[in-house]
Formats: sequence, structure tokens, C-alpha cells
Amino acid sequence: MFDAQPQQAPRPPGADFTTALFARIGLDRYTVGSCVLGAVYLGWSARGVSAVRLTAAHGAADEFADWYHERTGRRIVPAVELDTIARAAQAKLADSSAADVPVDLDLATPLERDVFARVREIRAGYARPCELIARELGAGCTPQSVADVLTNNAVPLLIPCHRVVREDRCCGGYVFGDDAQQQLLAAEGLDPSAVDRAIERGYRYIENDGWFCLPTCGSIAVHLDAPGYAGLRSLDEVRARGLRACGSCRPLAA
DNA sequence: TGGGTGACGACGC
DNA sequence: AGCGTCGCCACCC
Repeated sequence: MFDAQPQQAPRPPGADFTTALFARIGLDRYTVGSCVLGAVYLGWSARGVSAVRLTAAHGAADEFADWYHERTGRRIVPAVELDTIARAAQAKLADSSAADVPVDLDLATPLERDVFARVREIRAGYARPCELIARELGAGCTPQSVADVLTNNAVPLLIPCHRVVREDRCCGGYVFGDDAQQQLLAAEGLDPSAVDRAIERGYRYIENDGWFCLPTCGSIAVHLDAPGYAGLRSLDEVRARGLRACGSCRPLAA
């Protein structure tokens, strides 16, 4: 009895061999991936993914390559074959629950590394305000610095900066546009308009069953008016009610 | 070096 | 309630 499946050519260590080869020549490579927002150029080096850009925004591949060179000082060429990094990245783009992917932080500043590390901890279905991330990074880091870093994120989706939101409204300023951010969050089970409704009512936290959450904790904002849920306007209100902080959305700075 | 600017947030009217 | 102002910090000339 032989295999029903045609024998697949054994993959030589080739893909990763070419990675080393291209790294030696000093060329990064790109392919096209697809995500909720549509097709993206996916660029990578031997260190990890270095670019994710909407093809719709860049048009021709030449334009993407120019943008890449301008930004990194490195040349990028179309990939003939995919290596481990590229395959993992394509999987992650298609499905945010797939395994994490190495990201090329070669050009990142210390602040960028810190911010990106925090952002990568935010799971799908959740979002955290700039302000909380800034506080977690300690004195000297402001919400504005955090936002500044996110604007420059060359690897959206893989560093999920769409999960970082503002205090005064859920979505705003996302690299791929506010609509894209809403779409991404919605696809992950978080309803940005429900969050906005909570914010408009002055609620910074939502109480349920002895716990308190951020309005961006999963789908909690949708249930705000359901029995058992209540909006809270300040930490003082939270304390007065003796609530415990939700461990999933972590409404207090780490 | 210094001044302008930004996905920010807090306060005051 | 909305708007202007101001402190904040990082980055770009």
C-alpha cells in the first residue's frame, strides 16, 4: 500500500539556506500575504518580518520597494521561495491566533522595542489605551510618545498596534486608517462603536460580578446595559465598590 | 541648538 | 458638552 497523497518533494533546508544567502548579499525579500484588510506586501530579513504594507496603498511593487529602501536603507526583492519566517508570517496574517512571528527590530530605538513588546502582549479581542502602556513603561514615557511610536510601526498586524486605543474615542490615527482599525478590532470580537458609546457616557471602566474591566475587554461594552453590568467613571468609584481588577484586560498599569 | 509637531491627556471655561 | 490651552516627551529639521 502506498500513500494516497503524492509524495511531496522533501523540502531541503533550502528555504532557510536562501535566507542566509540573501542576508549575506544584503538583500531583503518580499512576498504578498493576505489579511482581513486585503492583500499586503510582506517584507522580511534573516532577523524577522520587517514590513507589512497594504498593496492597495502602495500600488505597484516598485513603489513598495522604494518605500522600503527609503525607510530602512536596504534593498528588497521579490522572493522566489518562502522560508520559515515568511510562512509563519503569512499564517499569522491570515489568522491572528496563529503562532507569533519574529520581527526585525534592527532599526528600532529602545523606546520602540519597549512599546512593541507591550503591544505584542495584547491578545486578540482586547485593546489597551496609550495611557496605560505609557504608565507601564515608567516615568518619562507619555501617551504621546507611545502614539508616536505606533505611527511608525512598519509591521502592523504582527505588532498589533490596532489594539492600542485612545481615552477619548476607541479608534483614531491607525497607520492603515481608522476604518481599518475598526474592521480589525471588530474581526477580533471587540465592537469599537460599543466602546465609543461607553466612552461618550463617561465610563472608563465597566463593572460586572465583583470585577472591573476596561471597556475594551472583549465584548463587555456590548453588554453595558444588561443586568449585572454598570459603567464606572473613575478609579475612586471602583475602589468605593471594592472591585477586583480583571486579569485579562488588566485595567490598572501592570 | 531650538523650535515645531504629533494616534495624547488633563483642566478650565 | 464641547472647545481651547497647556504640559508632556520623542523626533525632525
